[in-house]
Amino acid sequence: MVNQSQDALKNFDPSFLVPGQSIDCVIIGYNEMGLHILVLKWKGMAGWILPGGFIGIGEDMDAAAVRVLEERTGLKLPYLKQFHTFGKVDRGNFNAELVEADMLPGRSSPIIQWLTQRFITTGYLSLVNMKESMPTPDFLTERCLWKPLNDLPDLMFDHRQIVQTAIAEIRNQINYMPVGINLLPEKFTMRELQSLYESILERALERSNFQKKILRLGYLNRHEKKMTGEAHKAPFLYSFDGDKYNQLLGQGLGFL
Amino acid sequence: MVNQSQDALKNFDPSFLVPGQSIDCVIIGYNEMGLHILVLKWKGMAGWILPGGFIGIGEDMDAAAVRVLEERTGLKLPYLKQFHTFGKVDRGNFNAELVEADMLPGRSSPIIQWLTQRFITTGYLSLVNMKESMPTPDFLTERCLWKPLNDLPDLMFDHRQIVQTAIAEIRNQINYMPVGINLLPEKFTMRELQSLYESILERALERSNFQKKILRLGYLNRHEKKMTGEAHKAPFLYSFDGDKYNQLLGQGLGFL
DNA sequence: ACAAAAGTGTTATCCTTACACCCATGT
DNA sequence: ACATGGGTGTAAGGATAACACTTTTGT
Repeated sequence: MVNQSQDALKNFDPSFLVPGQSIDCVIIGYNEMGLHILVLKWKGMAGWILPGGFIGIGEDMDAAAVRVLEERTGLKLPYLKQFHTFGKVDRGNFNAELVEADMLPGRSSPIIQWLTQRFITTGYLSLVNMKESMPTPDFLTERCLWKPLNDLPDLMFDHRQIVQTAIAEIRNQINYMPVGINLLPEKFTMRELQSLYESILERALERSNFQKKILRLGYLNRHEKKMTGEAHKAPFLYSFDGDKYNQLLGQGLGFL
Repeated sequence: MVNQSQDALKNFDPSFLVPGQSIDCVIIGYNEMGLHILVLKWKGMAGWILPGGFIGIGEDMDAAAVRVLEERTGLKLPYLKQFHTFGKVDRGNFNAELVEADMLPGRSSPIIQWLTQRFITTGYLSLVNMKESMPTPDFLTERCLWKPLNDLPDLMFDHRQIVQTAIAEIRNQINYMPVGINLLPEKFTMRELQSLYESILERALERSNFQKKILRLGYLNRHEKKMTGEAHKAPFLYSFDGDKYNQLLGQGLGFL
């Protein structure tokens, strides 16, 4: 593992990459504990970062984002959307921290030369099913895992701001983004769908009105009841009617 | 003029610019004929382009956009907002067209070297008062002027798509963008404000309901009547109450 | 029987929409 | 007086929000 990593570092060849331009992915998952973000921890460094990468010569920027996402999660064809490009000079460079951390071989190595240039980064947000994802570290990272949005560790550079911008985007665009169909399992209860919306909007919704509104939109299929063994009425399970869902998504699933 | 231009071309020094990254501005104005876009025509070339530029080493990307806008319009502190980054490999390169047009000195000149690299461009949209703007060509451009959005000339590269993306953004975000206060003159009639909204939304709005809705929001000051000399009731002139307007803008000027 | 949560119903209120009506202006 | 467009009023319909009521489940 260490050898493999060292080899990768020595063999790092930036000559096929677009210089100065990176992408960072805010990969969002959801479970009963709330929204989660996929983060990486760099070897030998204190802070965590978002999964990111660079753009190949001859590679579309969007394709690079798809590639990064697949490499880190194993998921293909995810929901992925560019949301903002961060172009400040002082985004918190690699320079000081990386070199001081003595994590990488020699100041003059190609990878140090590469990493310490100024980067303009484009943020992508992705909505994925946490349980189907397979978080996978790359050669520079020690760990790769889901962290709750409400209890994120310290992130390096401006990555905290990138996350906040992504969350603001999803909140503003909630009626035009396929949050339910991407973040929930195949079958779910109405309560689970409501909790998802409440997690994103960060406010309580009225239960009975939520139920009626969603059902009136008509993109849910009702299935058998879910017998939880608890002492109350069993809720129905629902699934999305993909066609109707996507059709309605285009004109907005009016909410507030 | 020619000498000055040739000097500028010879003296072009890209060593203080961020390579591979450009910005393009969709500068939007409005008059009684509808929405307009500021476009440039390159010397010796058929197509028009959007005002754009590059980012200085040590210059924030947003600052570069402010600089470009001021250089082309003379306007300081405009409304300016990043809306999308275009990262396809094939955005329509300079390569073929520019060299064939024989517009620039020699294939190996610094400026040709610079222009024919792959660029990822970030689009900014700006809302300005057409009558206060002073369209100003730069050393590479022959003309710089306002063209009606409904009758744009052919644009080079992917600039048509950039404009369309910008217009889609303003249409989607109309309730959260200061369109009225930036696109209209100091004083205006209710009909003029309505026509502006109709131009952006590309659909008719009901006159009396528009009036009541706007007035209910309470950010307009009513002034004297505008006597046009026409044979009907004279409309009031209005102006924006900047404080209330900006305050309401934050939470959206609910429309549809 | 009881508690708890799911599902449905009811009501008041607000916003939108469509259209009617009067008002001011110049011919 | 008349045509024209500005300004205001009104009534129907739809959406929302708050809360009441009924149903189902396991103890």
